[in-house]
Amino acid sequence: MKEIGKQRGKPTLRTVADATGFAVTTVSRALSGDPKIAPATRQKVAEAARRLGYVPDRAAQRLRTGRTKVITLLINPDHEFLGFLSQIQTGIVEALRGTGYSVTLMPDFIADDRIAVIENILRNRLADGIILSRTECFDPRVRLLLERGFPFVSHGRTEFTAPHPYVDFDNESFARQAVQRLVAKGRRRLMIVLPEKQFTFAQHLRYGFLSAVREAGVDHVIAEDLTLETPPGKLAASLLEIQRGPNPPDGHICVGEVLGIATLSAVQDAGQVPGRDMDIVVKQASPIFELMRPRVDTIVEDLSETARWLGEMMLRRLRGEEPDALHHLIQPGLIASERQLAPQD
Amino acid sequence: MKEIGKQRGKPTLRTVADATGFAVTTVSRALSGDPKIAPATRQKVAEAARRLGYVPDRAAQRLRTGRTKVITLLINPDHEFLGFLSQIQTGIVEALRGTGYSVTLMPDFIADDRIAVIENILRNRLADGIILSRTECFDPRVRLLLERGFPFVSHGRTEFTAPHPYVDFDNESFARQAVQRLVAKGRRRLMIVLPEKQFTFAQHLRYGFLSAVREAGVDHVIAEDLTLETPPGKLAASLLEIQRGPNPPDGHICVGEVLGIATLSAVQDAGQVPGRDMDIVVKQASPIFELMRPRVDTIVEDLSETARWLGEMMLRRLRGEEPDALHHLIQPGLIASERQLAPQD
DNA sequence: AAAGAGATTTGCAACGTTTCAAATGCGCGG
DNA sequence: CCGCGCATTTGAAACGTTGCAAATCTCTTT
Repeated sequence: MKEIGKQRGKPTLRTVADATGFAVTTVSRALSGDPKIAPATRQKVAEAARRLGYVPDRAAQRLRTGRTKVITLLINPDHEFLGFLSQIQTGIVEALRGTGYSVTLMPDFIADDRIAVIENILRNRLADGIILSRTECFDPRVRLLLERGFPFVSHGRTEFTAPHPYVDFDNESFARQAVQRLVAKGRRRLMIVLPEKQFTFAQHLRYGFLSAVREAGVDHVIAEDLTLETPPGKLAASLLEIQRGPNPPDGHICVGEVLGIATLSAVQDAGQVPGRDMDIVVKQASPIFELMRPRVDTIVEDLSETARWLGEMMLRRLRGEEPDALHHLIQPGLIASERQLAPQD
Repeated sequence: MKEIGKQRGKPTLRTVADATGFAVTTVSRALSGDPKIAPATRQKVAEAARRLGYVPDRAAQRLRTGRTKVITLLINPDHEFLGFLSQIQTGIVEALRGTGYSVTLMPDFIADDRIAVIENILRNRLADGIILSRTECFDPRVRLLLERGFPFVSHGRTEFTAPHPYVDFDNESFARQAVQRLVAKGRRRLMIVLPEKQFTFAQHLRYGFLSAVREAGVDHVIAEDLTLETPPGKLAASLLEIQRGPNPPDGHICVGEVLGIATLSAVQDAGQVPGRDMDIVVKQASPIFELMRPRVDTIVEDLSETARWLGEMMLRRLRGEEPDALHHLIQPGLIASERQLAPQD
């Protein structure tokens, strides 16, 4: 009954080895499922490990193998959805459950040196993989990660020629559908506020919007001086001005919930009634729009599904799959948000 | 010019030692600011380390010292605020910036075995400290952590006699202020929906609400069969029923934004006009209520400040401060949300 | 019966750090 | 000039794991 362990004598490979009579190496390989180990041995070792409550020491494994069992999520507070982080993280954590991977957070604030954060992760080997969002067309973060050959998955596409794993929402299709819905309601002058143009999804939205309005032969407005990133208060004020001005749009496509609410308030402040004088389609990712009055048309972006894919892609990349196949496009509105929320009417 | 390093020959203590001519031990101590090392030496070592781009290896430090430099945040998807996780995390990450600590996420879903998650963190030494939220009066997680003497900070108080670090919002004061505002507007029958009663803040809210309505001598309703955790759709439906029923409340206190929106829609569906027929006070933590129409009265809970305190408390606890002093109560509404959002009227 | 082939198991070293105890150099009083 | 104490530096060991190469065992085969 010897105890040398420095704290609380917690079981180590050594402990299990002593208990079973095998060597430390054997125990290690038995537990890692090495086929060179006799089945009987593996059995015995597994039993002893369980009985003793042995759990491999993460720090030691990491030191030895260089693998951290950590995935870093770059987080950014500026998001067009209210529950963005919450849903994304919950989904990723779920996808990773049981794999031994854990998720760590790193800030990715635009004001900071975002490259430095990543350099730091690479240099210190702080993670085995990175998940990032708000992807730009020629995202410097993606460029760096591609150069270094470091595993990552982006939420959003880029325009680099080299393929890399990504999960994205089909914003082009979203914009088309939104236009079609408004046109079907008889709206003839549609407006959209786009994200800042360096973001890839701004291009997809613009393209989808423009081709759909042309196809439908309706008028359109793109507010070039407003973006999704404009502070909501200013957004609402500008929209109010537009709505009160000459020839205001009679259909709004809102690429996010905050913008949706801002638009709704601007329209109402301008004395118009949504659903009668004009219509709004909102990209929705949380249940709140189900509760809003007046009710507006929404198209769902399923962030939970997005996040599960992000986690899944990350795992597959870490397992060595080539990036070429690790793509997934989330389709708009396929998942009825009514699942989560019984509408009362 | 020897290179034994297994990957990319990244600099180690050994590298710096060879470069300066000192022993590894000396370099280690010089870098950690040990006073037994001659100032000149420290100088030289620091210079060389910087020049070579030396960064201590986390895994090795962790293996040797048992310290992980990691703080685990237990996350829970069920929250009464829309941007809860986002604000909390951003704040914590900010508070920890530059300290070398990183934040990892662990699920804390009610359906799961929440204790097992914590046991796992303790057993595997996965973190140096834990931050948890949605605290219950006799929270089993807190009980366990207290027993084991593991550093943690809770967002919310408990009713254990042993002191522990916490940051909390003054919900009692919030409830009182909300009542006072409604009473000042002439409302005489106030309703509140409380969180499930195992949560500590449910007690604070109840007490604040009850004592304030008694003081003011007005009527009150506590919906015993509804809670903050009720699915929003059902919440809205029940509220509609109440609002349409006999003797409906003419003042609502909404402890969260989703509930606020649900209440607003129920009231409107019942044909009443907020601000004229009745009034609503909402606990607000994101800018969205500034944009909502009709406008309702809000009292702000500053989650960013909360999070900065959580991070700060955690650091102080890890530095060895006693838990007795590590308390902070966030006061309602002190921070004008107008800072973030220019109102347009 | 010896040798060889295959199946298992094993000892040792190493990953990069910190800590302990011991060694070294230096100046100074005896 | 010797030895003592102080300031500074050092070597060795250890944290728990995995990979390599070698050792051992068990059967077959000749």
